[in-house]
Parts: sequence; C-alpha cells; structure tokens
Amino acid sequence: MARPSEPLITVEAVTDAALELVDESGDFSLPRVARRIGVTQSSIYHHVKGRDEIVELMRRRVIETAAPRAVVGDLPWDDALRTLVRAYRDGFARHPRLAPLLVQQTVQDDLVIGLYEDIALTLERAGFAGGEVLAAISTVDAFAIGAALDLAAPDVVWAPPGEGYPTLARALSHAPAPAQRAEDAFEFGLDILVEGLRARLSARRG
Amino acid sequence: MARPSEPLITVEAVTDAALELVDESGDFSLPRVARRIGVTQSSIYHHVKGRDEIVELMRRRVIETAAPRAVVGDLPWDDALRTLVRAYRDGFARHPRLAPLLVQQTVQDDLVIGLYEDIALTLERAGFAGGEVLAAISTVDAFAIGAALDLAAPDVVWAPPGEGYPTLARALSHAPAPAQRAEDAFEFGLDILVEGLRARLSARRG
DNA sequence: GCCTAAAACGAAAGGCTTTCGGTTTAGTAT
DNA sequence: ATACTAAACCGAAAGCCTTTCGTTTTAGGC
Repeated sequence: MARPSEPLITVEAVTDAALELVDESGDFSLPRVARRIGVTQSSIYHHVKGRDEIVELMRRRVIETAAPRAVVGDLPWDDALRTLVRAYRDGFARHPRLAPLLVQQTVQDDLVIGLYEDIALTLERAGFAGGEVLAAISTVDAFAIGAALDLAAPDVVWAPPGEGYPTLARALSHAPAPAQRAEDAFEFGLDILVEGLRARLSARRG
Repeated sequence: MARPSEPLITVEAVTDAALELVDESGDFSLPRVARRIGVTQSSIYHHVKGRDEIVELMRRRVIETAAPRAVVGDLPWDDALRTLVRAYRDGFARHPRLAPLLVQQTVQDDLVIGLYEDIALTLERAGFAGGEVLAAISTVDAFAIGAALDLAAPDVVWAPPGEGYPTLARALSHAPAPAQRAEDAFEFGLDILVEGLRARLSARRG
C-alpha cells in the first residue's frame, strides 16, 4: 500500500479506538486498535512510540476533558477542593474501566502535575503549611484514585456474601443501584475528607 | 520425568516464587515462576488453575500475614478503625509493587470480606447506621487502596517538576525520604479520615 | 501384584509487543 | 519538469506470554 494524501492514522484516532476498546472490554491491544482503524499493527508505530504511550494518551484525554484547569481561586478552599477532586474523578466516571490500567504506569503528564499544583494552592489557602501540604496532597490523591478504582469494581464485590458476615450484609441491604452506590460513596467520602481537613486545621489553631 | 514421591511443586512454593518476582521486578509470569522453582510451565497447571489464581493467592497471602482478623472489639471505635486500616496497608508496605496487580482483578477472597465485616462492625459501633455504613466502608476502602498504591508510586512522581508549579515545588521541598513520605502521608490521612468521620457523627447528633 | 490417578515433561496453538525491510507516493528543492 | 527525501503504509518475523493436550513414569491403594 502507498502513502495516502491524508494519513489514515492519527494520534487522536488511536486514542479514540483504544478508549473504546477499554470501555467495551476493559483492555486494549495494538492488533485490536489497528483492526478498528483499519490498518496493520506496525503502522501504528509511526504515530506513537508504543503501548505505554497510548496509555498516557488516554490518561491525558480523560483528565483534560474532565478537568480543564478549573478556575477555583475565587471559591472558598473547601468548595475549591471539592471541585478539583470531583473534576478528576468525573473523568473516570465516564470511562470506569480505565483506572486499573493507569495505576499500572507512572504519570509524567504535566496536566496531572497542574492538577496537583491547584490542589497544593488550595491547601495552602486553607491554612496548611510545610510538610503538611505534601501529606494532605497524598491523602487527597489516595482518596481520588481509590474512588476512581471503585468505579471499576464489579457489582459482585458489593453484593451480599454468604453467611457469617451479618453486619456487612446489613450494610449492603441498604445499597442502591451500583452506579448510585459509587456516587453516594464518593460524595460521602468527599465530605469526610473536607471535614477531616477542617478539624485538623482548627486543632492546630486551638 | 516421573512422578516424585514428594511433589516438586506446591501451591505455597508457587505463591512464594511469584511474590519474589513481583518484589524484584514488579510483575511475574508463569515461565519465570517455573524457572525459579525448577520445573516447566505446564506442570504448574496441576497445582493452580492459572495466572489469575496466583494473583488471588498473593492477595490472600499478604492479607492473612498482615491482618490476622485482629481482635479490635474492645478498642474504642477510632482506635479499632486505625488498627484495621493499618493492618491492611501494612501488608502492602512489605510488597509495594503488588498493589497495582491486585486492582486489576476482582476480589473473591473471604479473608477480605472478613476485613470488611470488621470495618462494618466498627462503624456501626461508632454510631453510623443504614446507608451511611456502606458509604463509610467505601470511603475507608478507597483511602486504603489509594495508600497501598501510593507505596508503589515511583519516587519521581513525588519529585519537584520543572518550572511553573511553585506551590507544588514548595510542598515537595519539605519531602523526607520516599519511604518516610509515604509513611507520614498515610498516618496523616488516617487522622483526617477518623476526624472526618467523627465530625460527621457529631453533626448528625447536633 | 495390579490399576488408577498424580505429577511431571515436551510441544504447540494463539495472543501479545516491538522491530525491520520493502513499496509507493507526497512534498520539496533544484 | 525532474529528482530526491521522507512519510505512511504493509508483511513478516522474533520473542515474550497464557493455556491446553498428549505422553511417560511411578506412588499409593486395593
């Protein structure tokens, strides 16, 4: 085959196809991406360096569509923090099965670093200083990643198990539909996080 | 080769070898496990069903050595919760690179369900009820998984980036050694979590 | 002493990532 | 207008992986 005047493959097309495959099957591979675009595997290497780069492209895609560096500087710190964490997590709500793939691999994307910068700014504005800022970022980060992964958890994890776990079974008996459970849990957790940070601040002052 | 009087392969040996490989390289494969034990790949299938089962074996191993269903019923709820979450997370501190492999795959282990049951009990004891218990479990779970993954994060993620992120750079300038940073962040986050839950409880009462 | 099933091996199917050489043509410079 | 370079694609193959299957030997129970 010859060189077409318009390239058949673009970085965007590769990202799209990979993201569709992840949404449908929870994973992707170069042969499957190629088949979906209608080219051969090896051609893709003319546009991306390899599999890992495709993963990073998906990370960036999800974060930039969900978190357009929201301007949160004017909001009270707690609303600002909620907005930032929600933005991060909302991206994964649209592609639930992507999160497990991302934790496999190191972040280098400056969009993500930008998000951390905004969180750092917000936390300083709240009154944290010194080493506490880093610890607080890590905490927010852990919660956000955990919440994103929660979206990928199959419903069966949150279904009542057999006998012998009465308290858990009772808790699960109140469970709404899976999507709603994850949503409720996230909002609840965000409240806990913000209230915990607030408590920490007033304890330091008092 | 013939059938030996003592089997060359045991489920424990397979788990050991896989865990060693994960500790060393961040991943494992059946050929490498086999080579380490000194057998062929196909023989392993006489003892485990496949790769996924080995992952589940590692999960169980890590959780049972770290969290021997600690008796926390006599502790105040906040100490009990801290103990449970620490136990869970300590397992991963000993095998930091294991966590990313586990989130890839559904939990079925009843030890983990047992841990959830203990957390549910503790939260009810604290005063949560109804749908709040499930939301609180999800929150604790998200934080614990996030903290476990944090241990696998390469140091470079928590190293100062280039220009343009002054607040983040300032926060990172206070960072201790990587292991200590993860440790500090975990303890900080645990405080935030407990204080947040406490705040929630008194808000409901008041 | 015999028989069954366990425990190992070797080979191979089918998937994956990545590399490499070959072919045609778009775009550019002369 | 012509010649050259480099882009864009293809096909083939190396080397990894998981899993299955048939074969051989022998341990352990009847």
